[in-house]
Amino acid sequence: MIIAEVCVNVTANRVQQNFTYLVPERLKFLTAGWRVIVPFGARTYDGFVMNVQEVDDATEFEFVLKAIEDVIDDEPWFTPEMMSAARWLAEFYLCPLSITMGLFMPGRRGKKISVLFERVLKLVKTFDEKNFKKNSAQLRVLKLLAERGELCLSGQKISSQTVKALVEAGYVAEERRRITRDSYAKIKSVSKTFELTAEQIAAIEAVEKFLTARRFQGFLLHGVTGSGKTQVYIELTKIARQVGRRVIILVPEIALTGQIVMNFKAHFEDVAVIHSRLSIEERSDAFHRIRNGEVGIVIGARSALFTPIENVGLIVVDEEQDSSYKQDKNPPHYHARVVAEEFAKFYGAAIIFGSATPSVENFYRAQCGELILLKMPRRVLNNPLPQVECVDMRGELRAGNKSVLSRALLELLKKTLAANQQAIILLNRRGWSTVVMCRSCGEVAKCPDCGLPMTYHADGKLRCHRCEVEAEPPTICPACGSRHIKFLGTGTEKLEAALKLSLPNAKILRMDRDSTREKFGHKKILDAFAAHEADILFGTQMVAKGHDISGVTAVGVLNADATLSFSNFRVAENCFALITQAAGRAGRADLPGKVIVQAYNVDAAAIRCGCAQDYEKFFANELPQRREVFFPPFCRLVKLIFMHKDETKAKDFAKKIRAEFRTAVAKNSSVRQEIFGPIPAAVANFCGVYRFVLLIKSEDLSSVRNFLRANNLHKRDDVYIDIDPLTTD
DNA sequence: ACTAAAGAACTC
DNA sequence: AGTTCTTTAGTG
Repeated sequence: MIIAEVCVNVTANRVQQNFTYLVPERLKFLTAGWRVIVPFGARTYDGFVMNVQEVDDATEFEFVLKAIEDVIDDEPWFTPEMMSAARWLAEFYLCPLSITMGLFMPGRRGKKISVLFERVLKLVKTFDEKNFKKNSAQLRVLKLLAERGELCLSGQKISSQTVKALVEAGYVAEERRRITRDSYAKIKSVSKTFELTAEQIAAIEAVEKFLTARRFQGFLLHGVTGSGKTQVYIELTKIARQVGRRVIILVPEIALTGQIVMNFKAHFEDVAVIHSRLSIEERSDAFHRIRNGEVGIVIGARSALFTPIENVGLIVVDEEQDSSYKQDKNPPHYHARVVAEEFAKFYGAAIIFGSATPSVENFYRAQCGELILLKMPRRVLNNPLPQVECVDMRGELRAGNKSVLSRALLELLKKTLAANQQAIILLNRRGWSTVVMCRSCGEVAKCPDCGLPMTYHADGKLRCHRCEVEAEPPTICPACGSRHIKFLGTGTEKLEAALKLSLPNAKILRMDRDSTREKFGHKKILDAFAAHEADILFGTQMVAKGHDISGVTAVGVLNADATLSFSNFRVAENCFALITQAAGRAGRADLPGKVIVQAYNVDAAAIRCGCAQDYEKFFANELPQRREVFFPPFCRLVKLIFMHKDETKAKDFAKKIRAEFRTAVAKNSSVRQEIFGPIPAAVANFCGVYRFVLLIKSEDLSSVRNFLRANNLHKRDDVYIDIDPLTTD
């Protein structure tokens, strides 16, 4: 008899093993990779066949085998590569295989997704016009066919009788052809070809060797803003395609796919776009094209890693420092940077991490020789880097300027508008006021669910930016009854009002999460700005990312040091990166750029180095500090959050695990391993559930993983495991 | 002594 | 996850 190992698609941490099913006679064609329907307990689920084998009829099992009920698709869904990748992910991130297998499907549930067809007519026999004098409709179709070779029926106003008659008379053949839904199909290509710089050529040659040798190697492409990194990706993609291999291009955010797709479509036809905001149907069609080998280049956000692509020769991780590569919301909490590298090893592919402001982790690895460092310190066409000035906002206050705009920035904006050039202003907080506070007792309006201070919006509502909870702003303080409620801090909406007041004639465009809600909202705003329909584009960090608009000569960064007050070991790195990325939007074409950075703490290293746009100086300053406090890149982090309605239960269990770790792991280890906590999580109480954090720092991730597994922490629903977390609370 | 609620075990 | 069996807490 034939039996199958099936990974049942129940998303529960406790179910971490596969189940054995009988393969009925009518499904004996089943192989590993098929999606099936199986009975499981009292219900039926979708499941994934991981293995099929023939066993002796007399083989006995400890349980009564049930039979697989049906198949979902008409071919195996998972390739062997997808299955081994899913196995690796489940092992690395300690989560059920069903969840990592789910990454490789267009939707969470395994189900058949509708397929669209079109009816296409082809001319198969020559015709004589004289024979169709009475049948003008038929003649019209034949003439169209003679002209175009083939004809798609939809929208052509051709009756089915006409078609039927022509087919029966043997003039025309009809076929069904699958249509691909692709909202990026209409994107126009833009080709900006410059002569390659010496540095670009050097970078391309360095990677090319490994592409042709089909050997794994990691590269860090450290190129300043405007140094032409995309062109390097394109040239290397050409080489990879020439040697018959496929390419994956990752960008950190969905909104950045459009820009890079435009660039690539100028050189390549066989591009597919994958990200989570595509409809399931569209993603399914992209999967189909990739599976069929119609696609040589997959571009997209982190989920673009999880397609049926084969024979990959090059993976690009653009803006590799970006924290959006980390999946934070639902498990597996993977980091696309880590996963991409593992996949590259598997394929014997080259992987390029590209950035103007590399992650400290990867720059350190480049210093150690683990990654090959490729430097592009100059902009294309010898364009100069923008000139950056830092303004101390304490000085502005002393001089009596209470506006959010410093005098220097206002001056720069006026000059820019007078010269009919464009400006970008970055303020990384959306909404109107960032804090609503009682002036009598200091009470701050906080989210009832998670405790984060709520933001006041121009529509008169308080909103929590973490969980989207809405509330009415208080008129009297709920704590002390005072009427002195103040709206403090500046968000993009208040900035909008300030700009309208100071520059009444300027045409301005706001870009933040609120103004980009609709599909392609991003693109609409950027397109309008690129067409110079507005003078000033202002908003949250999305204004600083990835676009290339030649009319921009001025950039302002407001509250540049706002994030530095957070207690996160990465704040300096993120602050430096944001300033540098924002500054890099200025002066990308032939006009020179000017940048004003506004801050209170102007002496912070991240601000000084950011204004100097000096990455290596920043890195040289940051690295010893990381070594001192034993943080990445000197260790790996694992964050555990213990959740329970009972505060002491959560805390006590965490303490027990801490003690266990210290006796079982830290003491017997030859490398440095430490555990801290329990401390209340950043969201200390979410909807009535208390949350405590244990933080593990280790030079040996696999021993930590073994420890977690030995204690069955991965099978619990009240423990959240995060390998390589972004934050430590 | 009885019932409701929380926990644990199980699913091929 | 959803279901069922087992243990514990709560009640008068």
